[in-house]
Amino acid sequence: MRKPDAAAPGGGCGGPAPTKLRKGLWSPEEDDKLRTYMLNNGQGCWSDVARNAGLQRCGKSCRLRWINYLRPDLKRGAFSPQEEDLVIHLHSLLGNRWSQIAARLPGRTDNEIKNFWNSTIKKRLKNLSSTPSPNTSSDSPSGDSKSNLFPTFLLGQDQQQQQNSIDFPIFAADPSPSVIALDPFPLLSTTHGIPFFPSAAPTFTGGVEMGFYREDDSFFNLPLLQSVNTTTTTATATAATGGETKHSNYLINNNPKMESMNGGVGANFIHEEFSMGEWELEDLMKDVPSFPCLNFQVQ
DNA sequence: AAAACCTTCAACCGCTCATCA
DNA sequence: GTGATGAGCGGTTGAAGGTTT
Repeated sequence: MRKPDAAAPGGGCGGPAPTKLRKGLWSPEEDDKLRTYMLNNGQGCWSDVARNAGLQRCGKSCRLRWINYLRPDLKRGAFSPQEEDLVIHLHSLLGNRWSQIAARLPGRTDNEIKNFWNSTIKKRLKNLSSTPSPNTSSDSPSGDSKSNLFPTFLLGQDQQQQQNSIDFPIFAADPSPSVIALDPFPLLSTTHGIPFFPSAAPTFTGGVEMGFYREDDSFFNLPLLQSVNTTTTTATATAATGGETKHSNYLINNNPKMESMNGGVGANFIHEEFSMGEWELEDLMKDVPSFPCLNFQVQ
């Protein structure tokens, strides 16, 4: 938070600043002006919004305030366990693409998710990686989702290996070396009665196919986010434009951005930092909004 | 009670990309 | 082709409030 700066010199938002522009925290009066203007006129050029609404703010600041705070469809308050799950899953898929993640979390902003990740989740990951055996019943006797989220979802490598004789190199986007995902949606599968069935097709070169059954019995395949043997890359699609090879759900070895990963794939893959490369994000994510139990309500 | 430390999160900054003249 | 401008994004900052010592 910044303290209100009523007479900050112009600038800081790029471009010329003909008049003094306020910086820092927004006052309730400013919020009122911006909200009223936006509701009456809708979004236009942000610098026009700032000017026409009578705000001594740069357009960039107005945009941020509207998107992160004043938008009527914003949810407020703590993240629900389902949202936490989804954030973690999406981050494993997308990395720090907060806007992409936010686009799939109704009522949440990229800034909010980013803050949530950097404060809450990162801390939890750090705790997990530094605690030898955190997944004890005494840690989370109540089944509170906030406390058991990672013990069920993300396990330290040692624990993971205890539970699985095979490697599970999936969702390994997070650079944290000791973190690996097992059940991407523990809450979906535990608190909502949706069984989670990793459909076992484990190979050391390709990992396993994972997913879960929706309530209508259709199986949702979680995108496979690890390097796979070229013999399994038939899912590769050739884009119409320029014959460029694009990737749907699978990586292929001829993706130069992934070659280094392929070299180290297998048992140690979970230590590799993941890059989305040039994937078709929409292909990758197309099923995400249809997750069950994500009928968020705007408060 | 007070100081020190920690956490949260609103807001800023700098950058990239798209559009337009 | 190029420069100006605006939108949007991710990283970072820093004040407020909470917690611990």
